[in-house]
Order: sequence, then C-alpha cells, then structure tokens
Amino acid sequence: MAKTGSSLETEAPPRDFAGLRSLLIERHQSLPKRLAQVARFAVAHPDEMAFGTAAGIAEQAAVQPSTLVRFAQTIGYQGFSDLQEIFRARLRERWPDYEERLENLSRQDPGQEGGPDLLNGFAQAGVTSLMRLRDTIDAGQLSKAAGLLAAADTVYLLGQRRAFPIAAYTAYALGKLGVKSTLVDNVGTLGQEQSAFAGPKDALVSVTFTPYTPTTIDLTKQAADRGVPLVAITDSPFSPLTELADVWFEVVEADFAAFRSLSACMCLAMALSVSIADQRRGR
Amino acid sequence: MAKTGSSLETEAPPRDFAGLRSLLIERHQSLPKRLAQVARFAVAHPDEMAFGTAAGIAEQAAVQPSTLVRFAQTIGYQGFSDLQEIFRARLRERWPDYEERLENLSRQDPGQEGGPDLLNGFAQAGVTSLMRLRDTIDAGQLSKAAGLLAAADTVYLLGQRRAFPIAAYTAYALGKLGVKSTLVDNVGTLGQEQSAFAGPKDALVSVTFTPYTPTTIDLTKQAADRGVPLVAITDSPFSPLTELADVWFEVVEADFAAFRSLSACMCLAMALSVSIADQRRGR
DNA sequence: ATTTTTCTAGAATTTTTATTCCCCTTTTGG
DNA sequence: CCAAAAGGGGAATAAAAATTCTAGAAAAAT
Repeated sequence: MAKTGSSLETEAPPRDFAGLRSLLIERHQSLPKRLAQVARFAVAHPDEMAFGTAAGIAEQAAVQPSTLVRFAQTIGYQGFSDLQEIFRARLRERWPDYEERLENLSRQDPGQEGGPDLLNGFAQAGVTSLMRLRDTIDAGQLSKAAGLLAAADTVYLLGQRRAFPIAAYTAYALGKLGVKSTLVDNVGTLGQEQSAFAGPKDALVSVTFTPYTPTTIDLTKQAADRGVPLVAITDSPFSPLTELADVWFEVVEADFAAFRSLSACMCLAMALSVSIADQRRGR
Repeated sequence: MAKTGSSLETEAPPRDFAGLRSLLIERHQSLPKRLAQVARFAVAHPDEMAFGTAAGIAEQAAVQPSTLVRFAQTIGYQGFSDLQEIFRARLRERWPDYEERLENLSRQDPGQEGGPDLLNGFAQAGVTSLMRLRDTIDAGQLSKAAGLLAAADTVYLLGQRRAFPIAAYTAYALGKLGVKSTLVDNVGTLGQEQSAFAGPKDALVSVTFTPYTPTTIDLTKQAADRGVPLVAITDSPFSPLTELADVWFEVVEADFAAFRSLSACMCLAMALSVSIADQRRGR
C-alpha cells in the first residue's frame, strides 16, 4: 500500500522500559497536543499503563481510546497492546535493577541466541537466582536454622538426584569447618541404615525439589517421626517437607534450557554451614 | 438469587496477596487434582497470574481455561478476573517498597550478626564468579570440548572432594539429556575399577582444584595413558591436568569466608552438558 | 484569507477474552 | 459392585476490549 504514512515511525521502537521512557521524554515536545498528553501520562503513571484497559487509561488521561492506539502507532508500535507489553514487562521483572545491571555488563548482544551461547544463558540464570535468594531469605530464619543445627550432635545431610550435589557439598564444607556430619547418600540403598541413628539430639538437613524424590521424602518422614529436628530446603510451599520441618527455606531457581540453576541453593548451603560454625564458636 | 451453591465458598475470600497465598497453601491438599494444579501454578508464578490472559495461563498450567474460572469460583471469587485482581494488586503495591529494598541491598552492614552478611557475601562471590566465567571462557573451546565428548561412547566423570558435586551434577544432567555417562565416585575405593574400561572411544571429564586431589590425578593419568580423550576443568594453568588434556578450562572462582564458590564450575558443567546433547542431535 | 494538511473525537467494527453450559469421566459412598 | 455425585474437558456464547474508519475541527502553509 502507498499508505506508508509519513507520520509512522519507521525505526524499531524500544523493547525495554528505560529506552521507551527516554524516547517519550525526548519526543514529547515534537508530538501533537493530545499525543504529548498521553506521553506525559505514560511517564507519570507507568503502573496504570501496565494494568489498565485502553478505555480506563484513556479516561484517566482525558483522551479518547483511539488516541492511545494512534499514540502507540506513531511512536512505532503495532498498537496499544504492543506498547502496553513494555510497561508490563517492567513490572514482571521484579528486580529490574539487576536486569539492567546485567544488560550493561553483558557484551553487546546483537547476535542473540546464535547457538552455543549456552554459557551466557546459564550464567544469567545463576545470577538471577542468587539475586533473588538475597531478597527472599529472611535473616531470622537463617540464624534460627543455624542455631538448630549448631545444637545438634551430628548433622545428617540428605539430598538425592538433583539435590545430591548440595548435600555432598555441604558435607564437605561442614567437614572443613569441624562440624560432625553424615552424608546420607543412599549408596547400596543403605539410606535407611545411614540415617537410622539420627535422634532428637541430632538434626537433619533435607533438600528436595519438584518432582520430590520419594527416597528423600520417606527418609525424612521417618526421621521426623523419631523427633529429629529438621531443616528443609525446597522449592515450593507445597513441598511435603514443609509440614515436617522446624525451619524451611523456599529457594526458587531460575532456569535456562530446561535446566534449573543450583547456584542459589549452593549459596544458601554455604551460608548455613558457616553460620553453624559461627554459632558453635560462640558457645 | 438462590444461587448459594453448596460447592461455592461462602466465606469472603482474601483481598490481599499474602492471605490468598496462605489460603492456597492451606487448601491445596483438599482441592481436586486440577484445581490443586492451578493452586500450585498460582503460587509459583504469581507474575504470570497477574498479566496473562486466561487462555495463556491455562496453557502454561496445562489446564483448560474453564478450569481457571472454576478454580476462582471454588475458592470464593466471582470469576477469574476477580481473582486476577489480587495478583495485580500485589505488583502495584510492591513498587513502593522497591526503593527500600535497594537501600537495604546497597547498605553494607558490616557489624551485623552473621546471617544476612554471609548470604550476601556468598551470593556476591557467586555472581562475581559467573561474570568472570562469561568473560574468560572461549566459545570455540567450549564447542571443541563438547564435540570431543559428543563423539564419545561413554562419558566418564571424575571429581573428588570439592569437585565432586560438579561431577555428580553433570552425571545427573547427562542422564536427563540421554547421554551415556559413568560417575567415577570412588565409592569403596573402587575408582580404579570404575574407570578401568574407559578407552579411546570414550572420553573423560576430570575436575580438580588446588590442592589437587591425588586420586583424581592418578586416575586421570592412567586413563590418559590408555588414550582416553580428556576434558579438564581446573583452576590454574599449572594444574597437572593441563598437560594431559585435549581441552582444558581454567575456572577461577571468587571466594568468601575462605570458601570458594562453585557457581562458575556448575555453570560451565551445565553448558557443556547441554552442548554435548546439542551436538549429538546434530548428527 | 483560503486552501491544504494534520489532528482529533466518536461511532462502527473486528478481534480477543472470560465465562457458561453440556456431556463424558472419575471418584466417592452405600 | 453399583449408584450418585463431583470433577474435568471442550465447544458455544456473551461480554469486553482494541482497533479502524470517517467526518469534522484545528493548525499550517500559501
């Protein structure tokens, strides 16, 4: 069509909020009256832009709904919905500063996802997980858990499959820190025997993620029934461990290529280990 | 209306996210299968619940759109839209405390009790390690290593002590990806026997850090002598593995409280695993 | 001052979206 | 083991929403 309107922006519009914001501020003066009005509203009330319907936003901005569509198209988007997506993405990414920081740090990425940039993806997932961990773990809970474990005679460590590396590493760390511990690795299906002597004076750290490994659940239940204090590390409040545990941590890992990171869990395990040693020393 | 259906919740549903969340966690067990599925999804992906359309959310939760409506009504809301409002409100209200959160993060509280500091420290170490990894690992090397391993009949995985979690996790990942592998865990000091059948058509991934574990070195040397292709992951160019390896990676981890992070190594191991599977598929 | 172009409002249209309803399946209770 | 009830899937429907269109108003240019 010859309708290649001169007023339509040909350049690709920004896909991130920061870029959109500066674009709006910059072009604000050169826009027609009503469109400028919309631009001002958008910058001032980004939340409304994210949540509202076209009609609702139009009313608040004292504009017609169609003006919103025109506005979106004028600055290069396909329509209002397309534009709104930017505002929503901003709220979706709960930790925008990290994302931004990452964007800045990452090298120019024009050839995105060219193929073997797996490393970048996994690194990003790891960083995101760690940042989120920092925000979600409660300090009180951590020290409570550490206290529980510091009071134990022997710390039993249980984790299978994907959670096994966490348990294994914790065993290593506790060993170096001089804290007596037993890794229940279920070698030879001897998990039962390995954990049989855990009693109320000991403590158990259980780690499991969806789909929860039956072995881990069973052994944990048995221990809990015997009155063994339990610290659980899991990925959802619906985990069968949460109701058994004295203290439980919900650790949500980011994923990439269908593989969840382990960074956050490892980090928590380390912090917990050192914290135990700290509290022991304090006595 | 006499529409006071028996299956409909009569109590007023929570209007705030925290209340909704605990309601879901609490009632989760007593809900029918599909509705429980929705409950889990809602707790795990609150952002999606806030923005997605019924159809989109339904697809992600592997449920029919109508199930979402039923779900909302069962727990007492008028319909899906009504329920969604709670999730949206959560994102709206979170914005204010975002500033606050940033301050807490940037403020380095040095005198504090070990808890948050430890977590912060380890998280920071992890992030640093991951960033560094991204900058130092060469894409060509990675794909070369992956190619070597993709060509192998069986991938043998060797790592002891601190490196053991890496090897164990890689075994897990390769298994999920359909790549035949053997974890040489040296249980019962059977490492020799576990790796004895590795030949030139197989390949070995060895992981070790200073102070290099003798078992790892010995077993790796023996395998290399037999002509087994070798990919080494280590922390220095002076590692005894570098001269034996066909491809080697130097991974420098940041440390905190005398404990080195494992994040970078884990990340590399994941990338390597997926890359192997990719190259296999390509043939 | 007049013509031409751009801009806007509001109605009309089309698309999208939530919800309802019906029928089949599964579970529960006797 | 059967009957009754609850649950679940999927098409049909109604509601709501975004978008397009057109005529007229405002602004710019001649």
